[in-house]
Amino acid sequence: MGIAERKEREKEDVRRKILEAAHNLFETHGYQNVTMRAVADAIEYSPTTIYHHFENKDALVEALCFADFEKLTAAMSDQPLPQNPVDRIRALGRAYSAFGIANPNHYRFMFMTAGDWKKHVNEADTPPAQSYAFLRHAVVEAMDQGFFEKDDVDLVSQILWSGIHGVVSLLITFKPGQFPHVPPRPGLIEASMEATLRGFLVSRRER
Amino acid sequence: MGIAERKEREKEDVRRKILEAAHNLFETHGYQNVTMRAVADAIEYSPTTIYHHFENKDALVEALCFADFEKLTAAMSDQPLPQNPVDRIRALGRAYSAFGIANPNHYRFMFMTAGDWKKHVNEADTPPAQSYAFLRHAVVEAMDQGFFEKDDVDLVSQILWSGIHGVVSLLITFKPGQFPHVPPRPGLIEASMEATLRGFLVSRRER
DNA sequence: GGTGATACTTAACGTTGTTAAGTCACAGCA
DNA sequence: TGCTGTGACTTAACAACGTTAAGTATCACC
Repeated sequence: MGIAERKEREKEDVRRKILEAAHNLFETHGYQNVTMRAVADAIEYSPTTIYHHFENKDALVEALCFADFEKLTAAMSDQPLPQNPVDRIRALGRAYSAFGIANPNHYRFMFMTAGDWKKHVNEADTPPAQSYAFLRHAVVEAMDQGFFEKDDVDLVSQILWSGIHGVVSLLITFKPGQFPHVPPRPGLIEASMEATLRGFLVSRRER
Repeated sequence: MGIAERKEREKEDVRRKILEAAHNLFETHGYQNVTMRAVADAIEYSPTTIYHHFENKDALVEALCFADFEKLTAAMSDQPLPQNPVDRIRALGRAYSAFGIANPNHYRFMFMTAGDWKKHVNEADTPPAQSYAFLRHAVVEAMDQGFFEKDDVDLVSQILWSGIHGVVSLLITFKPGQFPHVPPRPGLIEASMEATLRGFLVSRRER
């Protein structure tokens, strides 16, 4: 039964080609400015072919983003993260923001665009829920080990997430010369993270 | 010369009608889902008429957002704001987030969409620069009066802004049931603001 | 050599933002 | 009063978009 497998492989190959071409095009031109025809041209297939592999444009971008997000969660869990939960939150934040800055158009679709596909985002095994779980786990430990004051775990996690998301999304939206009044200050990401963390740390007597 | 003025007034009237219809349509259906033809239908003119008043769709939405943003800055400066700079930052944050939650589609266009029109955003008299100036001024006072540690004023202002923006944009993007793992916690906006403020307050010995 | 499935293409549909060309009312001048 | 020009508005079209119905070609299998 090697034939069916070869066909399967060939089909998967086209699918991969589509994702690859779409990845490059979306990343350089942005989701809105890339047409299905352009993706089709890039892989030298007809536009209709894409619809045999993906339901529609949104489904294509969703697959693309989920694939890229899996890269992030993989990079997060592969490398040995700091044992200290607060340092781990820092490391997670840095990985998260680096991903956003490096893939602004994918980040925009994942976290800055309302979409029906987000309905499934809170199911435990989706990439976004997974990376949230990383953060949440670190927060739990930070509280258990006395670094953070005991509080609503999800509230604190959401505040930390929204803090870093705020910086990343502003940097993506406003190019350096377009910030109101003053360009983004160097070190904004780190400083924002530190400020938010300071607000939660229980050991405020030092310094 | 009353005739020319009447004509001027009539033209301004149509312009206002367009803005009004567009405001309602954009707000309920979102920027992407409202067509120029729909706006034209709503005011019972041909689509082409809109192009005699606005260069294109983006220019229309921009005018719309600037108008709404002026409402925000007006509401900010009209009401007597707290003298205490930290309380004033709280009040500004509340007004800002209330605006975003009440006008998600305009907020999205202003702060979550990259656009060439943002080139002019850092000129001093544009609405976004004005409202940033409000915040910045409060930060300056908070430092002068010893509430905040002395630091880079714009860095601190940008952190405060991005903090509240992070929460607002997440709430706009993810509907309550679509948050990863857990819906947004009640009081998230207030708690986020307080956490960030705590990170800057110099009087950390209390509590 | 015929048959059926499967991957892909051609050609079109309806919508979109936008614009060139034309119409029509009416103020201003003779 | 009748002509004329200006400017607001419309008609009709353009190219490009996402998407799909119908058709073609390839090839494993009987």
